[in-house]
Amino acid sequence: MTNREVAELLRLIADLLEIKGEVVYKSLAYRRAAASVEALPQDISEIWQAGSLRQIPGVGAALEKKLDELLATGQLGYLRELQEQVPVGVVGLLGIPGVGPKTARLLWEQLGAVSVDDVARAAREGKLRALPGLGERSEQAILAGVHSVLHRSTRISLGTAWPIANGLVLAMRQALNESSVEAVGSLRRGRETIGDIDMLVACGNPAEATAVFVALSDVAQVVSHGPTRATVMLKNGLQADLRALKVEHYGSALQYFTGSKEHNVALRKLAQQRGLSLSKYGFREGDRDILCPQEQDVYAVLGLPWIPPELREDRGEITAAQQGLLPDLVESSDLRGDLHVHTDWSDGVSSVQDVALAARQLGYEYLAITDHSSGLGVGNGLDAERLRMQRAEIDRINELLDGITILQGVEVEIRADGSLDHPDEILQQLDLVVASLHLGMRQDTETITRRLLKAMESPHVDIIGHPSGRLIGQRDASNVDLERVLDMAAQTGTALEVNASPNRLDLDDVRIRRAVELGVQLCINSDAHSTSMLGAIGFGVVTARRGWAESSSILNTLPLHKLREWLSGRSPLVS
DNA sequence: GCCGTTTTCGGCCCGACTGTTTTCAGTCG
Repeated sequence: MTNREVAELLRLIADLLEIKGEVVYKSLAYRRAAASVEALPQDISEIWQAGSLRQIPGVGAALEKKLDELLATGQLGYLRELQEQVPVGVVGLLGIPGVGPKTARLLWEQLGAVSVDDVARAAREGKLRALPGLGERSEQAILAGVHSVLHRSTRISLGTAWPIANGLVLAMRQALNESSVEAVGSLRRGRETIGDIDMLVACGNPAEATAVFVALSDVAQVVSHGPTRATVMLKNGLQADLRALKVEHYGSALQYFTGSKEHNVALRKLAQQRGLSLSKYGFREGDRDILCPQEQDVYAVLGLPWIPPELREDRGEITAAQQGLLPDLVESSDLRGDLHVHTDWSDGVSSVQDVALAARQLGYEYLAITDHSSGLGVGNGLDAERLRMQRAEIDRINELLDGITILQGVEVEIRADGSLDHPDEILQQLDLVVASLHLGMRQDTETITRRLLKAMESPHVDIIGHPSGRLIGQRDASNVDLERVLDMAAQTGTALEVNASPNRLDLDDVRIRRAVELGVQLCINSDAHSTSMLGAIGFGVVTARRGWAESSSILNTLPLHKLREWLSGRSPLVS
C-alpha cells in the first residue's frame, strides 16, 4: 500500500467519524496522522516492518494497531464497521460546498440522500428548506454547491495556474497603481496542483479593490462580491478569490492566506504558548494589537526567521526555524544550465541554434541537447549516424555563438530488459547521458526497479530522467521502488532528475527531500521540447525548494568547468 | 485519538461569515 493510499483511508475514517458525530478531536487525530503519512519520505510499509509506526507524528497506540492490521492484511475491520453504519455515498456529500458533516448526516437521515444527485433532486423539490436548521437560502446555496460540484474541473496543474494568476496580479496592480498584490495559497507555496486562485491586495480602500477585481475582463461570472472579498469564475473556468485589506494588516494576511492550514495551526499554537493569539489581522495580547505590515514581522514576533512559502507544510520547518537550521534553498538564479532539452532532431520543435540562443538569453552558461534514442520507436529518435551528424551541427553552433556552450547528450531509452538503447562505444562519445523509461511502465515493482538500477550501474549514465514516470492527473507513477533507486544513486553518484515539466514534476517534493537527506546528486531540467518551454524550469526549482534542496545538491548550479570535472570523474562502476 | 518544561487527564487553533436563529450552529479557510 502506498503512503497516499493509507492517508486516503485515514481521511475516509475521519470523514465517517465526523458524520457519525464523534468528538471532533478524534477525526482531527486521524487527519493529522494522514498528513504525517503522506509526508513520509519512506514507504510506510518499511516503517511498519521496522516496527517504528509509533515514530510517525500523530500515531499512538490505537492507530499503530489499526495501521498494523491494515498493512498486514490490506483490510481494516474498524473501517468496515464504520462503513456499515454510514453509506459511502454520504461521505461524497461533504464535497458539496456548504455541506459539512452535520448537514450531510441530516440529509442522509431525514431524506435518505446518499449521493449528490439525491441532494440535487431533493433541493429542486424544495424538501431541504423544511429540515431543522435549514431554510430557503440554505436550500439555494446547497443547490448552487451541487451545481459547482457537478461542473467543477479538478485541480489544475501549477503550470496552468501560474500564468493565469500572474496575469490577474498584473492587471490588479495596474488598475490600482498598487504593488501590494500577491497570489497566495497553494500557488505561492508552489504545490504541484492548485484548487482555485487566491489573491491578496492591501490598499487604502479595500472596497475599491474588490470592485476592480470583479470588473476585470477575464471574469465570466461574479459569484460573490463584498467590501473585503470577492469570488469570481474566470472565462477559462477557474475560480478566483480576492481578499482586500488595509496596509497595516498586509504581512499577517499574506502569511495567513499563504497557509498551509497545517503550518498556520502550528504557528498559532506557538503564539498561544507565548500568551498571544494570531489571526490574519496580526497578534493580540490581551486587548493590545501587534500589527504585522510585513510578513517577516509575523515570524519575528514568534522569534523565528522568515520561512519560505515552499516549506510551509508543517513538515518540520518550524522546528528547523527555531533551531536556526532552515535550508538555504536553491534559487532559479543559481542554475547555470539545463541538461535535458529536445530539438527538432527528435520530437522537439525548435532547432539546436534557436534553443541555444534562447538558453543564452536566460543567462545560462551551458546547455545539453538530449534528443531521444532511436529505440523509443516514437519521437524520431537518433541512431549512431544521426548522432554524428548532430555532433557536427552542435560543433558548428559552438563556433558561432559566444557566451554559451552546447553539450551533446542523449536521452537514452532504458529498454524493457534494463539494457540501454545505445552501445557503450556511442555513449562514451557523448558529453552527457540522461537515461529514462518511457516503455514498459506497467511492469511489476521488482522488474522495473531492477531495470532502473541496472541502468544506473552503467558508468556512462549520468542522470536518470523523470525517475517515477508519473504524469500529474493523467498517469500514476510506475511501480518503481524509489527508495532503492535513491540508495543506488547515493552509491553510484548517478544524478536523479527533478523534471520541471509541470505535468511531471518528477521527482516530487517528498522524494527530493529524501534524496537530499541521503546526499543524492539532483539535477533540475526543463525537458523542454521548444524554446518557450525552457522557462518552465522554474517549476522544477519551486519543487526542489519544497523538497528542502540547497544549491549544493543541484548538479546544474555548477560552473561549466566543475560540471565537466563531475562528468569525467563520475564514481566507477559499482558491482 | 494524541500528547506532556504547568498536565498521564484534560486539554486539543482561530476568526469570519452565513443563515437561522433571539444567542447560536455549521462551514470554511
